[in-house]
Amino acid sequence: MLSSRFLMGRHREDLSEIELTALEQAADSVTTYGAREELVHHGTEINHSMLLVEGFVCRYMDGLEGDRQLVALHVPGDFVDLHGFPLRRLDHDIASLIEVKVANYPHPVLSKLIIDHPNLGRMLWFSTLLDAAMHREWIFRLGRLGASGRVAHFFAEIGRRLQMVGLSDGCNFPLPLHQSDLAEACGITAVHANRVLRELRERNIVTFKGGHVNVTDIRALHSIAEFDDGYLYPSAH
Amino acid sequence: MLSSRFLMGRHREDLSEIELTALEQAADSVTTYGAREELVHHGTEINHSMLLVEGFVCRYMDGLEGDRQLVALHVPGDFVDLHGFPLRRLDHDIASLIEVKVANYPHPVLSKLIIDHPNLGRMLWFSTLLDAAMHREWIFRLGRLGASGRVAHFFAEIGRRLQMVGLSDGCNFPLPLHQSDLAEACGITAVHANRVLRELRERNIVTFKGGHVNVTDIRALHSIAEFDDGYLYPSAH
DNA sequence: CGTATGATTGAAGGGTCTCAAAATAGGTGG
DNA sequence: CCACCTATTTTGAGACCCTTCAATCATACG
Repeated sequence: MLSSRFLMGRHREDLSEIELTALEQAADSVTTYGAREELVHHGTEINHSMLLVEGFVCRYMDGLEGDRQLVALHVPGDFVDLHGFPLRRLDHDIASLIEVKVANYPHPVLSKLIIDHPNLGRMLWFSTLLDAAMHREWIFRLGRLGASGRVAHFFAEIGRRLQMVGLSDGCNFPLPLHQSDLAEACGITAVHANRVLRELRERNIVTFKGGHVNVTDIRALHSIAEFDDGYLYPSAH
Repeated sequence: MLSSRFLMGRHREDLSEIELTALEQAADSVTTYGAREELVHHGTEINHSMLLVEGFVCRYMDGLEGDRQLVALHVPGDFVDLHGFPLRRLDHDIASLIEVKVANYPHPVLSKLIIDHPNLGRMLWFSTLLDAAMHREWIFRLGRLGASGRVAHFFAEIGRRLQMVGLSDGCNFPLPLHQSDLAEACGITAVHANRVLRELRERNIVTFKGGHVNVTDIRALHSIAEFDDGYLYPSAH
């Protein structure tokens, strides 16, 4: 099922069988993209939105001197550009990190879906606000944490999110990024990201190698990241 | 009219007279808060959302050591916690900066409003995504710009937003913040914010004194801020 | 086996922070 | 209207974190 991970661990249970079926059937096609492909270019009008079924996708903005800032990272079950439905065009770019599979939801179909199923409409809205909540936490991370806190927080968040969709235990998970990507997510240089990773490794907190994260001391990780998963709005609390 | 500034300059023209009237009548009361009052505490379940009619409001998150990070600043015409409608509880705090007037929209009324007026519903959704777009730009600002760029960008954004709701020409506007608040918005210390303000003043770019911003060289301001207003989704482009 | 890409390390410089003090502004009571 | 008190702004000096630039090492791939 294409949408089986949508809102998994995030109040998916608030959706009825009828609504889940309607959502599943609203996808008109599935597309596969290769690694490091641009899925959406900023400014372009879009007429469909994509649900990530498999793989990892990131959103980013470019500065004047070729410097790049990641503003979001998406895991399976996330809509990557549902905000493009009300916004019509995006203010940033979207690209795949590895080979990905996405389900396409035409905007006219979404319009009808929302009118026919108001509660589903509100949950779609809710899912875009989860992105906003993560944006806020990223603002906090960049504004208040040092380099190691930022990296630790990033790992903690992705681990928890993968756990919510059943793809990790929260400590062991794939993360197909280069160190330079991690740096672009954390607002630091690639060189310093490397030094931070060494520090975290030597303190036996977390290792990141070959696109795979292994958390060995999650208490310490959460502590230096000042991490609390409340902003992810998990179902249980 | 309470909602006369809602989406002003941001495709408000996509709303019909009927929809505008319905929105205006959905407010069940108006509340006045004093300066520096907490309007919403994170974690609390909320059952209404507030449209800012007059004054300035900020949203923020607190770190472990009493350090605070602003994640949003609101001007008249903004819903300050419409995201609380789908989210039910907030992940951050909201407080007034000066005396403010807000219009209250009970969530049950919003539910009905959206079912009766799907297009209005989509514009309400749209307005929460504008916040998300600003969040992303703040991430970029914190991740990629130095201290003076961050401060310049903050001034540029608020000026442009006040201009869109008819409260400024973009160069001259009230901004009731202390330098320490500005610092908390830009992820720097209050001491350094002071030095940055001196630098911007001495370069004849912008002055900030007594809660008032005066931009003297908007080209230079936008340049060092790498500012482009596209992410604010203005009506005209 | 050679080449390209990414990871790792070193050294030096710069931007921002911390700590501390002084100056200014705003508000209050005499 | 002045004197006082408090909050805020301003300035200085030193330390630290991170960046920059450069080189070396490891790894994957043709």
